[in-house]
Amino acid sequence: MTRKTTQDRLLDAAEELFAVQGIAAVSLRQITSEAGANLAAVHYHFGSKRDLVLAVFKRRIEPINAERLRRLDALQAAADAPVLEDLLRVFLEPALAFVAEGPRTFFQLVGRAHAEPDEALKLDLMSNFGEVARRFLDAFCAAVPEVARDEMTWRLHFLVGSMVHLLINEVALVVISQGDCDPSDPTGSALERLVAFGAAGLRAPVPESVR
Amino acid sequence: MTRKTTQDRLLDAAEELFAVQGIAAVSLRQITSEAGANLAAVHYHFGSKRDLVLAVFKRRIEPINAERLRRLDALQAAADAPVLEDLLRVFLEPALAFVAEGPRTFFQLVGRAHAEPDEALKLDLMSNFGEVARRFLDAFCAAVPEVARDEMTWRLHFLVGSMVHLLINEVALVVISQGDCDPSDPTGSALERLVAFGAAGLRAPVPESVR
DNA sequence: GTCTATAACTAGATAGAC
DNA sequence: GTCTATCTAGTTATAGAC
Repeated sequence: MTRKTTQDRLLDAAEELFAVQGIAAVSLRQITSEAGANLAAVHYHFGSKRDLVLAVFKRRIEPINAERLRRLDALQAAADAPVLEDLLRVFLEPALAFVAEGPRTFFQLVGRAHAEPDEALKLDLMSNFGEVARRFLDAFCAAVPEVARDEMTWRLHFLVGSMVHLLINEVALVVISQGDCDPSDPTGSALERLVAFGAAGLRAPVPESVR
Repeated sequence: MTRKTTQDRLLDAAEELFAVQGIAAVSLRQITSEAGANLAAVHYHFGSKRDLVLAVFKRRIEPINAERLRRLDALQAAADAPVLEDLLRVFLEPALAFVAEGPRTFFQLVGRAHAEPDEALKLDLMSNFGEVARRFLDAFCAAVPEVARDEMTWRLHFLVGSMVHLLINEVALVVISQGDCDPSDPTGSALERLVAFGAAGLRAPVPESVR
């Protein structure tokens, strides 16, 4: 087994540290020290801290959106208009499942990235999400023909908000439940709970006031 | 008209800058310069940057939660079990309305705070949200008796996620809609859209798998 | 590719004059 | 309460040896 390259070790260390402490709070010294590399290695391999941040996101996000599309293809091959709940699982699971399997920390980081002030970073993050959003919007609209596409777009936005919040804010759930909910199993019950909540939300009758 | 105190000017400047650039990215020098105050004034009035941050949040959050409870009292005085949609408006509006009336930036900041790595700050932020959450959970459960309280707690969590996401991520909505949605009117149509989405989600049948 | 050394700068915090 | 001046410690980034 060959040892990981310096580049990979830097990406691993940065991902972990960014997730725990937030991007701005982590210094290159912490990253290189954690990765067992030299301070100058970041600039040699990535050019700057900002480019390292972009590389950290790119490495994970592309496979996940690819997985979403792959599963969506499979679902649509099996049935012309898949039911909404199945579509939601296909959309949410590649994200939530990763929390359990892979580096759990990365999804805290994705959540954090959504709140970053750096608009260019967010746009970059969503560079290949545009395709995913379009495909899923089409499928949601086919599954719920009573809801117009622009209304469905708002609802997808709300859904993404619920998902992101679930990924970062364990604390909030503990506080509002006063200890009754265990948020540490987001792959298990949380997925099904969010599917039920989201499906009902996407199917909701469109109110008069916004028609 | 008396001029605002240095304390207030510092709070105003910090709020604005934190909202636009993120908390970690703003220096005390920027804040004091914007407020027309001296660098040392922050330490004199607040003690440290962290204490200034806490003061910025405290000034706004307490009145909003108070308003939520005041309206909830009024609603419950008029009807024993108010309908879910009215409860949602009472919960969401004091937050969303502020975006239009008051300092619009503050709610970007609230959104950002939800993604902060500083757990102590988040707990402090939610110090008086516990009471609000309990009261609204009771009311939601009374309006939708089929859903158990712990399930309703998860759903309130999802709802808060949608609300927060709406407050910070205008960019995301523009990207996924490819320009079809105008996110710049969060008080108007967005409130009613989110009420419809959230009400349906809170009322969703509880799936077998989580019962 | 990896290292040391250091440049160039910025941060939060504080002492002490007024 | 407000100022200047400064301390200490941290940051990113780079030049140049190996």
